[in-house]
Amino acid sequence: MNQVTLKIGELAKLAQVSQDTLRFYEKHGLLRPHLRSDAGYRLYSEADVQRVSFILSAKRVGFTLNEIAELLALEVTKDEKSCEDVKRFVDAKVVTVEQRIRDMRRIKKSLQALSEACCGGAEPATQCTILEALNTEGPGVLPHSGAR
Amino acid sequence: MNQVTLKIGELAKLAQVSQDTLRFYEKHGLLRPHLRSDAGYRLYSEADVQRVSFILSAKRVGFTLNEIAELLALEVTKDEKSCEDVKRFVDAKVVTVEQRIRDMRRIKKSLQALSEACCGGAEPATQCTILEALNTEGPGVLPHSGAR
DNA sequence: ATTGACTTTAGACTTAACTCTAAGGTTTAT
DNA sequence: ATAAACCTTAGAGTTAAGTCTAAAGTCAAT
Repeated sequence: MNQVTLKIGELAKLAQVSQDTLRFYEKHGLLRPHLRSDAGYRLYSEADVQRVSFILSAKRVGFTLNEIAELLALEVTKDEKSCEDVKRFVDAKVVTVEQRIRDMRRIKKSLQALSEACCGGAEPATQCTILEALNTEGPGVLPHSGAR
Repeated sequence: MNQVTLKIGELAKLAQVSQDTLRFYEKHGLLRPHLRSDAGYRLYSEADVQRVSFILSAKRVGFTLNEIAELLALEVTKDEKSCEDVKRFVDAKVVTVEQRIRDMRRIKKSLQALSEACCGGAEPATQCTILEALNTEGPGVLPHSGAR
């Protein structure tokens, strides 16, 4: 179990973000290297790599850095109360994520419909925009509940 | 088949966005009401409602307005060439969407793990942050391929 | 012992996506 | 016929999330 330590340039390369971005995340409390070298260089551990990975996944799917910071800050202590609080917060986020997965599926379907229905056959293609492709699938979804 | 027409305030309310946002989308070519009243009021149709709905779904899952504009601008004409182009572009987007769905699932899993594993049992909760919950699940995912 | 490739900070700048303000025209209800 | 509640434009301001610059310290190789 050797402790991996990466300097900022190495982590940046690994995660495919800029060094500035990593420092920016640090400034905003999302990522803190636990070690500094004698010269003051940031030294990142394996856990830090995980953390960056999580931040980037969450970002890709539309969470803001503030939301991500909240998620990362969550900790269940032995305290009953904190457990309840966390559960409530997290369960709400799960609902959000489920909504977004539905959004994704909807978009994926319409992309596929556009690609297949419009290009596939040589039929008189009347349905040739993404919205027309979409229309033939389920109805549009405007905020009925649980939107942000 | 009566043509629904909504004024900007009505559409804004329905879609739960501001009127400014709708005008902003128009200025950036994402949404154009096909009709104006004599006084110059924007009049939106059912198709416009669909369009807003699509824009908002796509935004929620992390597409930028530019990307969304590109998607909405896609049209397959009878031209073979346009078909090929569209297919290539769209298929790439489908890959992106699939990646994001995986991101979502990963995040959902870690949220659930946090909620259940940490709060559920009265065991000596050692795993009580989202990252620790995540660690017990699959490995982290850093950009190996197809990241943006 | 100095060159080149790293790292540090602070702070200015940029871009996307709104959001607000001002100054005015229109429609509806009384 | 006038007030309240809509709508119009142009343009300024805001927020999030970087991105860049400058001035300087550090490390590895020749």
